[in-house]
Amino acid sequence: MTATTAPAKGLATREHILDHAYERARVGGLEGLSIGTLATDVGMSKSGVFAHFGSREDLQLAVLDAAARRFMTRVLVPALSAPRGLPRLRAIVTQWCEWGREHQSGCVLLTAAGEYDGREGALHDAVVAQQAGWRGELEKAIAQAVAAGHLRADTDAAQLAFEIYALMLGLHHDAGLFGFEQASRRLHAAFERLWRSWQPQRTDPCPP
Amino acid sequence: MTATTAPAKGLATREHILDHAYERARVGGLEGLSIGTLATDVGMSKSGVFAHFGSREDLQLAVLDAAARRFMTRVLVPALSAPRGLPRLRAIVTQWCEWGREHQSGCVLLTAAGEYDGREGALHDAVVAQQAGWRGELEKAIAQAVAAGHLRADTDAAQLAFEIYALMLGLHHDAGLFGFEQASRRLHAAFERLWRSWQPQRTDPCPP
DNA sequence: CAAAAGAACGAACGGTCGTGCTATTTTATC
DNA sequence: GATAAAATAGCACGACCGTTCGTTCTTTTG
Repeated sequence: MTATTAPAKGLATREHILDHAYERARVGGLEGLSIGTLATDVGMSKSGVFAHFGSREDLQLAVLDAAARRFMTRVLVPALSAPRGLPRLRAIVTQWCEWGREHQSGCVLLTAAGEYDGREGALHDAVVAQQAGWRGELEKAIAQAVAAGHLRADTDAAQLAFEIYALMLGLHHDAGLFGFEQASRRLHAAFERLWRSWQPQRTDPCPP
Repeated sequence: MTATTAPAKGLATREHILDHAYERARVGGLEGLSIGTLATDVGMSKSGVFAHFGSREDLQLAVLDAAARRFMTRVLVPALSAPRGLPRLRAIVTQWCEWGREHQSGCVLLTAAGEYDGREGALHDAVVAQQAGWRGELEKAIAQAVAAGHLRADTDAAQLAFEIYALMLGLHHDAGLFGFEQASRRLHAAFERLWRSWQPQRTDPCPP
């Protein structure tokens, strides 16, 4: 009870269940998650799995949270080792694209956004919070790039974040339907154009 | 049997069922469609509804097809009255945006793309065909704008179509999560920048 | 070692699912 | 109006759903 060292052996299986649930949710979405099939996956009984979460909705929330943590660990954290400003922003995009490559079969966060955007409830709120949080991180990185003089001083951070996010949605969409490689090429071409149109000043034309 | 005039009274109810199914699918997706709840909606028995389609998958295919027809009627057809080239392309975007406003609670085509992009089967194939078809229409309109000299001669139609589509995905995403008006403003700002960066020649800088 | 706590099982519940059957009613044709 | 055909209802089925409950096995604690 004093929680001396690490008695929680059951927490490990909970994590193990979440691993399988995450993989299932990538393909079928959070709405497609079923405790029965999940129990078969991990080799447990339905009630055994159920006991770890208390309800299906809590399971879905746990999977969503796990997905968000994985995303941050895989995309944001590595990018933080790049210097502030445009390099870090580009690193974020690069890592994000890698995330997309590893999640061609479906991304839980994006699927969830589509599943709960029109509804209301705990899932909806969690999705909105997660998306707003990530958008905030994007805008922060953009603001730093503006402050460092890597982007035009009049840059609308929210606007640029929207456009970046839209391109990543395009990547995911096209990758799922027409193949990742083609989509990836289009994405990079679009970003090249995007960075150019937000760069601080035209250096090439008409030197006075 | 010779199909003289129009004996099919049952076709009308089939269309009536599809209307309700379409509305349901907007919120819950094609995967969330259930024959039981649909039957309650239209005030019929489950088996009565079922008989019109023969299987749930055929119902889903019918709804997908109905959605595609509505989209074309609502977006492409009105835009065809605009003159070829950039005006028509911009009309497409405008109508598409209106479509987005009317489908904030969810668009069947986009939801279906997310639901079946990783799987395989008749639904997947139908979604891919629908998406590829629409992308083709976009590229055709772009090619006409290039031919008319409204866009740069070296324009990659597929690339521009990708970027347009990505922005519309951004609109749908943000509209569902953060509200349509804000998303719409961001979309228009993005398009303004987009058209400018693809316009045929720089008219303003450094006249020789 | 004994006792308390935690983890997992197995069976069962009420529901809903899609899908077949067989009647019954409605519609169209002669 | 009689008759054939189409449309719909009613019922039942097996399967799966999330959830609850009581029991058993394992682990930790005193």
